[in-house]
Amino acid sequence: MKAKIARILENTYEACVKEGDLDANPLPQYVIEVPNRAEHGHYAANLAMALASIQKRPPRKIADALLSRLADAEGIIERAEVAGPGFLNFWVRDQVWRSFLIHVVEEGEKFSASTLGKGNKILVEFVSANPTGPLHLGHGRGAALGDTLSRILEHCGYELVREFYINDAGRQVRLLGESIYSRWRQSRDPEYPFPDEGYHGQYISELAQRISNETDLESLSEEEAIALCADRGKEIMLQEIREDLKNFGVEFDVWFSELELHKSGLLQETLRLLQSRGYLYEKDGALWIKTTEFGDDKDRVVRKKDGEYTYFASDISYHLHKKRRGFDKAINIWGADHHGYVNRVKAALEAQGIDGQWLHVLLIQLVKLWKGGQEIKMSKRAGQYVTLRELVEEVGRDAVRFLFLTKNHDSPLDFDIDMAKKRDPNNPVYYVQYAHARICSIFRKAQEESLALPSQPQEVVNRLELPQELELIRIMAQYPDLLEEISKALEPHRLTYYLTELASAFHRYFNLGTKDPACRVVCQDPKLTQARLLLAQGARTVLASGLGLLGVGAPERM
RNA sequence: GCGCCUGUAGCUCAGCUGGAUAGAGCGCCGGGCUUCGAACCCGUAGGCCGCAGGUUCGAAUCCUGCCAGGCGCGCCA
Repeated sequence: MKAKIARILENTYEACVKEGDLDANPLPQYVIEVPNRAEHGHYAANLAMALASIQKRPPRKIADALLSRLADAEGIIERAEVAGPGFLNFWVRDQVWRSFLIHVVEEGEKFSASTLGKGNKILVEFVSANPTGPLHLGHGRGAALGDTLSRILEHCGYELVREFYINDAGRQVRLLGESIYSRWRQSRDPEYPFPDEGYHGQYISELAQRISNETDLESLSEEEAIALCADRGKEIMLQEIREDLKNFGVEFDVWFSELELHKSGLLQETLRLLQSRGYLYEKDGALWIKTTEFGDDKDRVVRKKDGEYTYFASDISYHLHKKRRGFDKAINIWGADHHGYVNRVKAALEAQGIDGQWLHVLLIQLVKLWKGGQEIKMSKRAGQYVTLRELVEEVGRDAVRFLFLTKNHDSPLDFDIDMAKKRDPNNPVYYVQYAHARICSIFRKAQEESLALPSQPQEVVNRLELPQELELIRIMAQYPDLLEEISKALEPHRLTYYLTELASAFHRYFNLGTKDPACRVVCQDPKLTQARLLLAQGARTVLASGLGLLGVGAPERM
């Protein structure tokens, strides 16, 4: 709907220029918004204010000029006015809203599909947890964010790939093997040392148990046994990670192995490329990359004195590979503790002639867990933390996914388990789901009375006249615009707020019927009932679509 | 010390990317079910948008400097 208003404004501007009311200049950046206050119209535009400095005239004068030549070819505007410092406020005709509702019902969930991303390929890399331990809450937040963002981008027409980068090459996998092996040895020799930086946690002992059941570790040398523990441990953990994510509603298109990067020779090739561009040099026996030439604080080591490549070297190569795969944009979702990394990866990309803007890194801040009014402290080193699996088992997938998206990713998130488990208004996920279930209940009631959606909606839709009914349609009309804005700003949390608002408008409308039976959806008048069923169906469509994009269920009963 | 993030109602957070009288949920206080689901609705109270400057028609939003909190500053991954 915003696009329609924009077209009117553009045509109006051209008309004003043509008639000599305004000087010929390119259209400036301006905003069309849904005002907070109803008396400011259905839509408001700040075009006249944006033009003021260019045209060197007061904004209200410009607004008056625009208004006098309003180019509303389709005839959708009921009323327009100049207000405040120079806003153009628009009221759209009721008939237009009613037609929009029919459009929603006829198209179903695809009514909000967009061509914004047509022909654009995006890679979203998220979670990317080391296969050395179970997923924790931070991974869960990243999973919810990455998956919902992916779903929204796909909905807006982008060609999208979800990718999980597996850090299976470095020392940490070796350490996993040593930790498992040590626990196995300790089961018969309690004095056997545990590695200094080893992985703690119950799961290590469980892995030791499982692997020693599969294989006769006694028959292997220590070195062979550790290698086997590392290999199997990694495999099993990866399998668990996949399962956890699947249960969380998240599936990846590509599982990209760091080890493959080494094996395929891609890593060496990347370094040769950098070498030929003159960005590598030797110092103190190590190989360095000149990231300082691209804004990094200091140069970074890519190959250590001992000949091993750094994690950073893999990452440079990995991101170059992403670029080569033809993506127009890469989005990475990282924990905030990796923020120091952003500049150096971008610097390395620029060293290879790639614009750093190509890579978008979303940093997610910490998740704190609260229970019984107390923070549950987590320590990865001590192996004490709540896993994603435990949280999902305790509070349910829907609540976890929804609540992880009620805050901007760069703001820390306090997750209150007691609140999340409540099936009451403290919990916004049930508030939204309840609206959906309520609508389903209305349709069950209608069916009992042999009433259904009209076959000729045009003939009854004019019966929607209550302000609350038209308001509900207007909120539905914001949905496609919102999804496009989310796609541009990469801010999926806005969807949860929108759905809460939509649910609220529906509950408000529904409650009219508790005071006045004439306001019920299923009422005495069959035509009016049909019209209201259209409205309910539209609201249900948007709620189901939005919940679907969040990866949250849209229940018919609760 | 340097870098990134955060600071908005008692609490947890939004604030459409610079717009009009700053919003929501919870909590407090008060009201609403005899037929579509009360897991709901309606109302009251509650604000130096961390502080101080600056930019302009206009700032919670942009810039500078402080203050407070979180995270990060390895030839670890």
